[in-house]
Amino acid sequence: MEDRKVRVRFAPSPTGPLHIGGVRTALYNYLFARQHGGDLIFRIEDTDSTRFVPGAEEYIIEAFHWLGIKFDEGVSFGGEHGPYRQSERRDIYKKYVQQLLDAGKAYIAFDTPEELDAKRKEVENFQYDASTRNMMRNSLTLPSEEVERLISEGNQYVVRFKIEPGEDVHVDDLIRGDVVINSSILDDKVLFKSADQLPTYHLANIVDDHLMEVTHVIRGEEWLPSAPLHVLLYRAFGWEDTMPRFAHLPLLLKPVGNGKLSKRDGDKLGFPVFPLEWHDPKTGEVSSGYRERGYLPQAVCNFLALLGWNPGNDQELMTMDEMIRLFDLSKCSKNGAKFDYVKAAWFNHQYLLQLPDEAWTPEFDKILRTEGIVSTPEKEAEVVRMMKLKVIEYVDGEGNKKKRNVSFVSDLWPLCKFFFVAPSAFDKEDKFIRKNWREATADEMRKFIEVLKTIDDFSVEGQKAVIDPWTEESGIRPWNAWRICLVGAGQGPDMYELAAFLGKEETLSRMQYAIETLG
RNA sequence: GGCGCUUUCGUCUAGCGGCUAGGACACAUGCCUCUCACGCAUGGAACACGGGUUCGAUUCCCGUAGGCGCUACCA
Repeated sequence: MEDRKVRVRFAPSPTGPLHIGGVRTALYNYLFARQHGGDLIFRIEDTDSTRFVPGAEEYIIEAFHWLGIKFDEGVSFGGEHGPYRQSERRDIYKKYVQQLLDAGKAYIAFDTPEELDAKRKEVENFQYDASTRNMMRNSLTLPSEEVERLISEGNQYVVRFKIEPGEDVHVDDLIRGDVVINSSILDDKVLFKSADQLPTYHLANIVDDHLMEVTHVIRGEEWLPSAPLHVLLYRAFGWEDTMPRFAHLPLLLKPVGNGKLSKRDGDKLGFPVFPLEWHDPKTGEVSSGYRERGYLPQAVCNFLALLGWNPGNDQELMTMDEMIRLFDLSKCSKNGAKFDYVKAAWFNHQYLLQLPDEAWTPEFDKILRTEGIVSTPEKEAEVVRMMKLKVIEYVDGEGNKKKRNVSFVSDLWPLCKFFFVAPSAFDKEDKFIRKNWREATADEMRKFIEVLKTIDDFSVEGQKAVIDPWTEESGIRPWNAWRICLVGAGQGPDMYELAAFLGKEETLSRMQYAIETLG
């Protein structure tokens, strides 16, 4: 058992875009598999035919590709244990359901959903289990000829797991330790539906994990209550000796208020809850994605990894390789983590600053194109260089304007517009302009223009050689007013650099315009 | 309601019987400076509550309260 090769899986349902919590679960599985030199399997759990959403499967695959989470086998990746789409494994499940039926560990039930609903209304806290199954219409209460007849007449039925009551079932969880649940509180779970000839999650999950030789099940905490059921299922099949180890991860919670993270929270607070942008095929609704928002995949992985796990020291910035080396299920926290999207932005900021200039350029190029700016690669590279460490963004907070670091390349345009477009209007109420454009300023700028006109070499060095002595001599400190002329506000790079970028002609023309407009 | 999981600064967390309870995000202040930012420095800020166990509990046990999850012919 201990010498089995580590094999883990991520098995989403194709019911929509991949939730960010699912991404974290997949990431942990990936880190775990890599660390142990094992395999990561990608399985599609599409046993609920009514909830299938076209495009979801492709979306999920693309999302992992973007994130850099690689699978070793599974849907679209190949492998020896296929098929990896549960809807294509009907015959396999049927065989195992029959095995349980033959062993008397499961039974056939004919109660319709309507009958069950009625029962639930009639009896408070009704549960289909050892205490009630004798009152229901199933193969335990009906004569076998009657059962045969109902089936042959085409009546729909389900197969239920026959749970023996009164036993303490232990789940040895890698994160939570020994978890005990008494089998009496478990209901006789539906394992198979005749309507679509498909199993439910519980049965398919156990059969597939066994057949695919999965050694560790790392999944969300929402599965913890049904883990004892799964243990019982392994036992019923006689697979207890190769039963995977379980690890139930804490959930991702809303940033504010109570409850688990949902798509609504993202809409309300303005952050994505999906890795990629998603276009709902039914409603046409578009949900934003981390990729489109300007996040770097490494930043997303790094941030997500730390939501529920940490290496036990103060290190927060980690490459994927470092995370693979340091990851440890026993260091995962047990309680749910509120999703801190502000810190997510900080992570992205960190990765953005580390990024070489060339990597910024394609993104930046896109912005310029949408703004209709015609430029040259050299000029763009120059702007990226100047902007990289100097970007800020003013976003609307609740009520007041609030300053924030730029964390996304896509937010850059309002902050670097002046490189390409001359200021056309000046906000006289602006604090910076009020403070730095006084009565004497226009005259000073006129004098400054005369000085600039004498400069032939308009490079940074060339400007300094002339301007520095002049400021010394005249006592005029032109920079802030000059900034108003060229930028229109109190932001931007070093003035000499900016002037050099714009060139002598453009610099002088902007100054002329500002003097005329501001007076 | 029942069952299970969980509880350290506003948030993510370190801590695995004895610590001035550490870090990061956010916030505030200062420094740097031709602006904004970056960077650097400093600061405020937490062991849910009540019982035990112990020489000693943030740490172990039991309650209470709060939070979360499950309770489908969904996963």
